[in-house]
Amino acid sequence: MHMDVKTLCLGLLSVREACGYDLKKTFETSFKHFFPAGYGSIYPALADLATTGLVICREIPQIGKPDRKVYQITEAGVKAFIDALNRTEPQHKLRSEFLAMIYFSDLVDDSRLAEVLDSRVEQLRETVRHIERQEMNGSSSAGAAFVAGFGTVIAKAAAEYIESNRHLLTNADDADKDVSASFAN
Amino acid sequence: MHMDVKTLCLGLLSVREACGYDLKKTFETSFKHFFPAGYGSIYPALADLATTGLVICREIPQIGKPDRKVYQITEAGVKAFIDALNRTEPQHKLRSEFLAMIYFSDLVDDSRLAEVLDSRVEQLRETVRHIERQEMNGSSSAGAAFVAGFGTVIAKAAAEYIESNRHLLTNADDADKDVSASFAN
DNA sequence: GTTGATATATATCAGGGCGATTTATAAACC
DNA sequence: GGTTTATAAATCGCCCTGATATATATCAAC
Repeated sequence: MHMDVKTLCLGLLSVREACGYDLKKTFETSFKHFFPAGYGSIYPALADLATTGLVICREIPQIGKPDRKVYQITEAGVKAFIDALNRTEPQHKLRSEFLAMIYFSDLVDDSRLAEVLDSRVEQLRETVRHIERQEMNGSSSAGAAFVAGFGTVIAKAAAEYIESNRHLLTNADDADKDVSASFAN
Repeated sequence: MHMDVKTLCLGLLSVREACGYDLKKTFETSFKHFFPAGYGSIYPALADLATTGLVICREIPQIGKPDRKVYQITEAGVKAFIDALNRTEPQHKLRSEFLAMIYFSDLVDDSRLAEVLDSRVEQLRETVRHIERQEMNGSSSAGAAFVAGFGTVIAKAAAEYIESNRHLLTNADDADKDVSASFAN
């Protein structure tokens, strides 16, 4: 068993019915920082859930827009979701090109390295803002609040670590700068 | 451009020549906590690097064991790797079934939830031990040390957050336990 | 002394996910 | 008037993951 995109769609549909587009927005607002998913995962997942009878699909024609395919969870779907929650050994996977690049940072020149570090810190700050904005809109469950708190704590810790330790990465070339800086005082 | 498994293999081969099996071990010891990779990624990556001339392959016959295919980086390979380091906007992606499950924790019973949280905390502690064990064997570059430090700091922060906030997730059913506990005193 | 586990080494395959792109239309903005 | 943003669906190639297969050798346990 896996907690894959299919299972998470099922979980969201257990809260309320939705179309693929709606689910994508929910992934963006609520899951972005720990479980991102795109249309390329969501639409096939919904099609699959429909063929296995865990959800049913109503096509609602609209004027000027594509038909809305509203997916509604079935009893079997609810059971399958509860089952997944109880039978899955949940994974937690990080795949960081950022850290991989830092690992080889002695082959990267300092200006470029500074850009990458600045950019990463800014992304982390943006993640914190994103979560806090989202939490302000209240009415989140205990689980949602826990996950949001986790996100902010980790993002802040990561940003702080980078800022506190980035000086360890600057190459010998920068010794010049430090020297001239101390002369300037 | 991506910092994918192929690029990381190239990076490791820029340090020293190796066969696929060796690279897998390096991924296990050094990259496990931020960029895991299996044989299913590594062997195809090496085959691809060889066909594009970024590495060359020598087949070394061995007695009683399969032939060792030792891959050696070429000049073009070194250039391609430096290029990748300088041209890639590095990503940093988390995919946490664990947090997804917590998000829906109101549908999980408390004993099961406790198991999942305990298990996650233990995994984080193990990650810290793994990194520290690895760092004890000294002689790591500035980049490697930075990445190791990052790993331990984040893992510790995550474990601490979980321990400090898990009480927020226990369902109302547990009120019984608390009450009986206070009566027992 | 044979069984079972671990290590060495390569390789493939199904299933899944990622990112980019396509197709339409309408509203809002500049 | 032209561009961007929003609504809505869907596909496609590439990559990755995890499992499995194939051999052989050693080493500990029973």
